[in-house]
Amino acid sequence: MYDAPHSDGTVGKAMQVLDQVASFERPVRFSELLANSPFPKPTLYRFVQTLTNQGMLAFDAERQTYSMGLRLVRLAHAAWRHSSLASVARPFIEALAEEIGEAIHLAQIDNGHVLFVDKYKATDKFDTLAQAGKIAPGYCTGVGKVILAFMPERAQKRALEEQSFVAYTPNTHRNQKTLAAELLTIRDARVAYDREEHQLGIISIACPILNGQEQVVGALSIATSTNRYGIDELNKHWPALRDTANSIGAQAELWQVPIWS
Amino acid sequence: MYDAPHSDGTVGKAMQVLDQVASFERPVRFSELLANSPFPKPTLYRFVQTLTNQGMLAFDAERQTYSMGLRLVRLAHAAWRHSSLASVARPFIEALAEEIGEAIHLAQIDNGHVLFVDKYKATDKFDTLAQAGKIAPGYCTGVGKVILAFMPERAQKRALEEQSFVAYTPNTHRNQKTLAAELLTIRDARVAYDREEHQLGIISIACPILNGQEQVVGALSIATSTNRYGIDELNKHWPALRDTANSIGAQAELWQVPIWS
DNA sequence: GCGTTTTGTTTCAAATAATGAAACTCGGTT
DNA sequence: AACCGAGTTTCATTATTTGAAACAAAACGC
Repeated sequence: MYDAPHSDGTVGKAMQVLDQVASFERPVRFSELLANSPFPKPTLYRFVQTLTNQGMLAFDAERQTYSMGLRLVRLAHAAWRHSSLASVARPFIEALAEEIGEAIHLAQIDNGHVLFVDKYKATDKFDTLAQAGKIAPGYCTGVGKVILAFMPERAQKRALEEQSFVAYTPNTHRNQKTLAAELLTIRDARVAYDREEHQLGIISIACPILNGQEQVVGALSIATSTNRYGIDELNKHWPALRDTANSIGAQAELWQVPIWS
Repeated sequence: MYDAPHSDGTVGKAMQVLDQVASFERPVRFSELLANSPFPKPTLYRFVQTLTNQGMLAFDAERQTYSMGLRLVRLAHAAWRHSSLASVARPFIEALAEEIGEAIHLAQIDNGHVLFVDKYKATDKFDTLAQAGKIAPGYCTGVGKVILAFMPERAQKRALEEQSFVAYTPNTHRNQKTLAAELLTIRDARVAYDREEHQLGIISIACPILNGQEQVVGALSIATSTNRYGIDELNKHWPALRDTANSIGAQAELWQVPIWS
């Protein structure tokens, strides 16, 4: 679930604890953490103490619970501005969304996960931290599949092994084989579709964002509900989506966007 | 600058490095970090390596620079949702902003810094990560001063010592003495004003957000430009601002209840 | 109330991981 | 070909982390 057994010394272990707290998605007691922790009690205890001192976790003394600390918000602000495509992509996304009137998602890859870094809905406008930072599976989303399709072979292989293949809907890929086959098609067509694979009623079309060396730096998608559109109608927006993705890629080149990992 | 309260072992040092990278506000080379680092070369080198492995930093191999990693965005998502006032406050802020038509800021305190956790502008609507996570000085902003004024004495004293008293404008407080005097007034009046103390042309009115035990949990402000309004006009919105702040405080009290396990 | 269990905290010797002076590699420069 | 600076590795020393066990403090049962 919260992976990172990449034994990186004490710091790595502490980060693992951070992930664990995040994975609960709610304030959590020490004993709950302990129950699913690889660490013995005093060790976990000290990690949690240290992280709380550091503002990476927050402790609610009244309820005796830990949650994620505000220092992360401060640090993420910098991450979002300087390592994410979002700041570069915003004007392009805005223009596209106004033209099309559907929700636009911008995603990047973070250690095998698809990380949504921005979202624009013509009605809500940008709705960032509520959406940005969300993670989604790679194997059953438009942005996820298109990023996987364009990943360098070695990274793709590793990422494929990490996919869980939970069957969210009848359309969800259930194993590496069928997914890998689709990825080839996607790479060829330079476009991916999510046909209600993650959530029934939701479909999307996604294009890769590539830099000058044909490396994926992210993906852009238009999502809609099957009530309003089918894949065919969505497909009409493909040229606009592709052009926007290309513009973002070109712009990212000039800026300093770190590549994949 | 990036302060180290009291060495929290290896993890604390690593977090210090994270802060240092963030403080550059741009991709940074190893040697630049080394130049302002308390750590010897190999030690810093390993920290940076570990943090990069962990996705807390991102390394751009081409430019040989480090920036903040995307893992932080993922983690901050959880922080924002579960430890910040923002999720509770959103509906209230939205209503207030629509009524008033000026920018509303929501701030919390993070280890002596004023941390903006949300911002709503009637024209842009929510504009989160671009603004959330920003830090501002406490001594020269409306939200900052009102939070300082309501802090418990001990914490206030420590926070006051940490203020830098940079003179951003002619109106900026230049030392603890004048600031401390104003804080008393603010505490009494339950409202603070920023009279172009941080930026010329920008003024604001701020109210504390208090919980049931009269502890500050944050602050809410209306900001505007001197082109449009003076302090007097801003003051007309005071009742609405105060009521909204109180509602948020009351709601924050009830919240944090783990939602049916 | 009074034992009992659960949960959170501290101790301390042993095990481990972090440390940093020095040495090395690799580009680029003179 | 010697030099320089940035980045990387080595390795003996040192300091930190580790976790079994013991302890404290609530929460529970009766």
